[in-house]
Amino acid sequence: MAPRVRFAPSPTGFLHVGGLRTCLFNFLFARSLGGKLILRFEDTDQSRKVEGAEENLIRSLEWAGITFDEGPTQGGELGPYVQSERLELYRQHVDQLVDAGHAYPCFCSEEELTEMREQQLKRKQPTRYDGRCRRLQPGEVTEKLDAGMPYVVRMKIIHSKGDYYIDDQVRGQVRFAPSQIDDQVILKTDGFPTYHLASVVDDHLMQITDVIRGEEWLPSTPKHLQLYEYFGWEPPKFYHLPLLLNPDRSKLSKRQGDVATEDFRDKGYLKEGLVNFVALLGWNPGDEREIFSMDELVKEFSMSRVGKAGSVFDLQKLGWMNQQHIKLKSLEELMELLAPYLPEAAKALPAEQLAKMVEVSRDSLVLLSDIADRLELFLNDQAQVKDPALLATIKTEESKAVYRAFLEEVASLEQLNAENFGQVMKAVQKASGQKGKALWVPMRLAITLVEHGPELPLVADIFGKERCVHMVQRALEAQ
RNA sequence: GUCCCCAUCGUCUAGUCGGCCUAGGACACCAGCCUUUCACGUUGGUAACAGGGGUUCGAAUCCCCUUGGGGAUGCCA
Repeated sequence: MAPRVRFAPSPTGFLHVGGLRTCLFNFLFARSLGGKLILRFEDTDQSRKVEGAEENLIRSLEWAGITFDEGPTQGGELGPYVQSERLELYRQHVDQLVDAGHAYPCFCSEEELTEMREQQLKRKQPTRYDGRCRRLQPGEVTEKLDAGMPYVVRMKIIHSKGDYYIDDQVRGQVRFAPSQIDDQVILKTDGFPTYHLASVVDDHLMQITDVIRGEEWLPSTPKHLQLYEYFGWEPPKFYHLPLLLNPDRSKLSKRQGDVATEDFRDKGYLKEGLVNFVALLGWNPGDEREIFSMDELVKEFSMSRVGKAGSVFDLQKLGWMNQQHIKLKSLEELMELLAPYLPEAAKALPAEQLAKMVEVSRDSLVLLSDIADRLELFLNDQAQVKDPALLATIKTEESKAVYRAFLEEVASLEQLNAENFGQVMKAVQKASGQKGKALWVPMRLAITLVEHGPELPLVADIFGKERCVHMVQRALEAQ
């Protein structure tokens, strides 16, 4: 049977790159096996709802190249795909559990629960609900209910049947003692379900076969399994993915840098770079290849090659990977991608001229946004060399000899281009007596005003004779 | 506090039935080469099986303990 998997974020803001990775694994799993990927919004927490978050999530996912078969925008047979639109469904299932004696109303106040937790901590006991409302007499319950007392519904954890086992597809068998598992709240005072109930009900109703999610869910999986059992449903397979980590190895979070997919996009990362990078966090193809397109990932991906240890999100390597993907782009594609990052002065240039500048600069781009810096030397001929050391280099007698020789040599030339620049430099070497660094560095500084840049002949070609002469003249006159 | 997960170079990782591992690749770093220049490219180098016990002819690989890190412990997801 073709698998059905889902990505179920809560719309509380942006798409976290950890979420992107989880979603990507679901996507690759589904696509590689000819299955379906479903998008579902888990908006059961009213207080955390953020305006526009759903649209934002969808936009980021779309940007990354992840497509869904069913979801809020594409619809599907088993919708609605937004949990706040499924309240009645959850209510029914909670009632069913209560009627069967698998769940019970709990009237404990927040203060009561806090007090209980503190006591348990003090006694070095596990902090979990002690089940006081579980022991309420039926009469007491109806009395409180009739009095309109606010309540939640908790599921029962079974303590008499031994340990709970889960068969995690990436970690193997994991065991939990019932004494450690809480009688989890499944329906809140406001009538909304909690994640635990809603995700189990939806996963079943939406016929999810494989649940691929972050490792933070591992400890609550026994509760989910118990719910499946209470309902008499067959549970899906569970895969708990290792976490993405900050450089200090804590769970990847804001505070220590960007974590929003859109931030990476805005900063000039290619979707191909980001996707390739997160795909390799916790998964590898088994050989030494590292650069993959989305199609290649689909072809190569396998859950059996997913690891168990968390991975640090290393910006340095992400940058390198992004650079590799930039290199893979054709000049036409790159020009289009670069458009948002172009300075005004560049946009004003003839397209052909601009394309030439990009062509000679592109290999050093780590981020698309680096283009502004790389183009600087072409756009700003009024700039001044500020670094004292570089300025000193320009002013030496040796450099001036180079400049004089260059001007003399070029004077008789019709034009200066990439082809004849080498000959000119050879002649300049002879006339000035300078060679190697002593020859090229002063020339580079004079013409581009900076010490790093594309090959000088290529720059000179783009500038043309007139501008080169002008710049060298300026350097010669520098005080 | 309690429970669970994890543990190979600084980082991402290969190592999937223990021998082919004097532990391989990549990023980063360093050096050489290339280009009469920086960069690009290229070649090479530094660098790891957390520690201790077992099991075995043989362990990075299996078991136990210790240590370290992380996660969960919410009427958040």
